[in-house]
Amino acid sequence: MNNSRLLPSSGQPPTSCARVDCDACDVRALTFCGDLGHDAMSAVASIVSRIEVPAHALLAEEGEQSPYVYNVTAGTAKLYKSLPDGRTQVLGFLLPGDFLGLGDDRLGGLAAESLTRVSVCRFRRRDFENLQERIPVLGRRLLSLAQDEIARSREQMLLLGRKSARERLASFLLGLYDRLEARGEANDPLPLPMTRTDIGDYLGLTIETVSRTLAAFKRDGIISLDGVHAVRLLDPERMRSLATGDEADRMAAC
Amino acid sequence: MNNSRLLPSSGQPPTSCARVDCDACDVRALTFCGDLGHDAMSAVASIVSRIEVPAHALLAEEGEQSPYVYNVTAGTAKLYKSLPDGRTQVLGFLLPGDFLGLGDDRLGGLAAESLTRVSVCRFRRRDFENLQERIPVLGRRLLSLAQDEIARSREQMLLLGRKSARERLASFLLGLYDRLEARGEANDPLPLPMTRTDIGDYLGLTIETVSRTLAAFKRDGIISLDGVHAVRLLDPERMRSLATGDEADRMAAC
DNA sequence: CGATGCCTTGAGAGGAGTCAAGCACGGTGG
DNA sequence: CCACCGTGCTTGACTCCTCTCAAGGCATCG
Repeated sequence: MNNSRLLPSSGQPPTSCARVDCDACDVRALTFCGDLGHDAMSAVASIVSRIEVPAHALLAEEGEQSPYVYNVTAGTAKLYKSLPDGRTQVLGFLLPGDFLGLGDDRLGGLAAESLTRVSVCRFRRRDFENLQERIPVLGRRLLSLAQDEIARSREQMLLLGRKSARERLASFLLGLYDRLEARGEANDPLPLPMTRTDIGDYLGLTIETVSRTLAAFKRDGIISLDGVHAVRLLDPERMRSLATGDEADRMAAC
Repeated sequence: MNNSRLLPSSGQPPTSCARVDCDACDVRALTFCGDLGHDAMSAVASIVSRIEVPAHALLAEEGEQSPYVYNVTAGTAKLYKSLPDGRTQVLGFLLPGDFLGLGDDRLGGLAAESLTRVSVCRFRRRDFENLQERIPVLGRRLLSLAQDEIARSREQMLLLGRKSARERLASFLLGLYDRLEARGEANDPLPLPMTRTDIGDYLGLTIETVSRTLAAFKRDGIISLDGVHAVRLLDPERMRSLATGDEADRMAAC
């Protein structure tokens, strides 16, 4: 991580995204306002700026409250939180369409770092909040997004509290697979832009356990590795039952 | 758990909470509309009914979408989620003021069970959603509550992914202590209405580890037990550093 | 080609899980 | 009033999954 700071003012002058230009923005930028209608969209477009972020840049730091809110339009980033002694927990990976910084004026803000080159739409927090008041439907959309996030967090708590290493890895791979599928992005050779360390920190495991477990999946013929940063799920359904512990590891032990 | 079903229609006829009566409801019922103003409050009051729930009753079941939304006004309940083989993760304990069921028309709904006698304000989900549209400030309040929940979930993910058993227990006790403090409820002999199993399922530990760790805390003079369902934190600050791993267990090992 | 960073693999240790008694409390019924 | 359960909590002995420590492989990059 070169940790080139990105915030609050990037080296690159933000490319303004003019109102009429809105459709020129990557369409995914607007999934969160999707069918909100033309007025809402142009209002959103009027306060947004587009920014390109290099890989391994800090988008937000722990304990800091950023004056901006971001919506990722391309690339991948990680959200994380650490203990004083350095142990860290990755809270999630941001994919195109995801927001960053929405409610993070909360207890102990978190850090975010780009894993790849990332494109974001940036809003000044104040502007964005004003907009919510003027466009009620936008507020409702955000509430719905927040509830999705809560549902995902709960799933992850179940994983972290109760699943074995195999189940965690299987859940992780499938979750990524499904999220990319839902966004219409390529997932057949499943891209893994994050490092083994990131995966371990996301799943509450060590890097060695991640590596060993992936090796075991490969031995068992459940996945094949395309280099280090791409996996092929050879049997998604099998993987799905591994993830929930249904057909426990008995079969895998063979 | 006698699992007396509570939903969708309780045995007890819901006590209607008339508009003018709103102040008669337990004040905490209204913390979520707090300073929303008189109009909003009476609108809320007009669609609410008050219900008393016995201990160990199911308020919601996994995989079911309840037509109601609840706000707890007295007592404690647990929210949880299970794997097919029975392993369960407690996602949180609901205290007075907390909502139940807000976004739970989401992926794999969760179960909720009262731990003590509980009083709730019940809303029909549809009514509640209509209200949000009519009273924008209510929607904003809910968004803010959802963001609090997300922040708490993240803290819990860090706990589940990265903390030791001692740190988990310390975090749990302190978290409860602080939440009760914030609500102005008694927390000196800290009440623990949940069983050891519930605590274990919340912290991703077994019942034996919970028991042993509490015993160790007692030996170390960090807590004293008032029976099984009440604890006294003898040194909250010491506990606080235990919870984050600051002054690691080195001291405790002495 | 050495240096660096990331990943893999092995050997051994340890923290929490599992299995199994035993204890304490509260309820029930003779 | 007390013997008898049932349930939940504690404690001990042992196991095992994952972590820790350490070495080695394999790219990329100056």
